[in-house]
Amino acid sequence: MQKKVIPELNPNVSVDCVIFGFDLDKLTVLLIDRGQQTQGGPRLALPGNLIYNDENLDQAANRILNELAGINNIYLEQVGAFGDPNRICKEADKEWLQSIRAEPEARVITVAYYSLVKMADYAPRASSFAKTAGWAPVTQIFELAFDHYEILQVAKDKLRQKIKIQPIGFNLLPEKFTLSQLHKLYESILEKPLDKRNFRRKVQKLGIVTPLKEKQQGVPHKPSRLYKFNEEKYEALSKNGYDNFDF
Amino acid sequence: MQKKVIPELNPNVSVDCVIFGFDLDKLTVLLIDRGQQTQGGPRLALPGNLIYNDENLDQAANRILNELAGINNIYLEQVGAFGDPNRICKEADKEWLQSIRAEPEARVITVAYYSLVKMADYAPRASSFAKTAGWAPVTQIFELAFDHYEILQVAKDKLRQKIKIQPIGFNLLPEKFTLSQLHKLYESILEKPLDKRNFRRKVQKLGIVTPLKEKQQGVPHKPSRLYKFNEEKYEALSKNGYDNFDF
DNA sequence: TTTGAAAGTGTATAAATGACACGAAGTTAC
DNA sequence: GTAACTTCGTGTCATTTATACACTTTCAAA
Repeated sequence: MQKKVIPELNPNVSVDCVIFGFDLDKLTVLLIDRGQQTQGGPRLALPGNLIYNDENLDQAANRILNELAGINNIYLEQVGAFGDPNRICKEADKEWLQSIRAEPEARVITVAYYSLVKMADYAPRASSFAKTAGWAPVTQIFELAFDHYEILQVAKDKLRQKIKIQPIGFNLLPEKFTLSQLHKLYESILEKPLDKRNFRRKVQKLGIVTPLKEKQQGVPHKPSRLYKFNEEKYEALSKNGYDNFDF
Repeated sequence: MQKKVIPELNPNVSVDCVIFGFDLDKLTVLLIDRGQQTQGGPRLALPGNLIYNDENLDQAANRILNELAGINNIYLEQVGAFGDPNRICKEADKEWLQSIRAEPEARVITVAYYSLVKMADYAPRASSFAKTAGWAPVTQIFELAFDHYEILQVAKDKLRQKIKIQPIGFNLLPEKFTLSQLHKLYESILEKPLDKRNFRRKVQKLGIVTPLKEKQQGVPHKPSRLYKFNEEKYEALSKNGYDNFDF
């Protein structure tokens, strides 16, 4: 006695995505603008929506990113599940749900994901209920819809943990980059200054970057050497992690 | 126009708990036995069940642990959300759900938690739909209900990550313990041998253990000195982590 | 009293970390 | 064209940390 399963939205489970980018100077995150609510309240939100009953969570995240920001098929890592019964408490959020959901009062648990992408590859386009989508520097975000601000903080923590175990940057930087840019990337994720010389030494010893013969052009100061990632070394370290610190 | 919210089970979201213990020799995990199904298939499962709509996820986990194993109010960390549409695929699992759920066919996303407890403090008692509850060595578990085996593996990974950043043992060992027991605990979590002398040196330099004047009794060999945890140092390291490796 | 079994201890080598300052190479403004 | 500005790029030393490794001690049991 099987029920026939018709693909349908699950009213109780959503997915939200924290997509990090890097503008060569600071860490940014992709947000959608849901427009002004009559109640006021935050306009900006993480891209996210309810899942369908026939898709798994990763698939849902990728579908939603596509629908809301035109981003396709990227690798996502889970941040965690957020299920406070009061996570939908702001009036502006309730008003907004009235306009987009069939069951706006339903209890919703959300599963958050994060990812790192090259900003240049994903000029986000508005669509669906996102009036616009765009990149905002993480340091300039102070409130978001629902519990999205909290989710962002947890995602930043996860990223900060990850950076200690795996190399980061391949998915955030253009193909050719300078060590200063990589340095700034690490500083903006870790939110603290790192010694320039020690940073360079470490990166080079790890062997994840290869110097090119080219140099930066059009900068009003000494041009920097360009590097690319050494994919084999980078991959190896991504898989195995920095295996330091085995207790 | 508020709907009145009557506390009710959410048919789409469950919580499962991976409770680790340590029998002074190997890592164990708390499982419930749901009894023989007519279809055969695994009898053992992680303690877990659907959540209520008026409780958050952590509360749900604690409630369920209490109901299924008589464990109260412990600190839990999230493993992640598991939402494959086919995670309920074994015939034995479907049969079991028929017997305990109002909507046995519903799509269920589960949020997994893990925790570390002193086995002696929680002689698990059977109750609710758990015929019995008990501790099983993690190395002797080869299949479980639903996707619980996969959840267990991910929980083990999380624990292995955690141990590199924070001290572990306070919640797993009795008040007085030997360094060999702590050593074995680390080896069973990391699943590899650690050099005895280096381990002892490191633990003692961290300052998380304090030697007692007492020694082990009734062992058929040289008795070991007993230690207790230095709570301040342990707490400090739990909060701040081993701040090594700031890139 | 011998045997077995785990406890407990030290050193030397190699590697990683962290702190620190200045000349070089370009552009821009005058 | 020269001075001023900005970022690039580099090395050393002291300290700490990691790793590899073997033998004596202490107790209970046979």
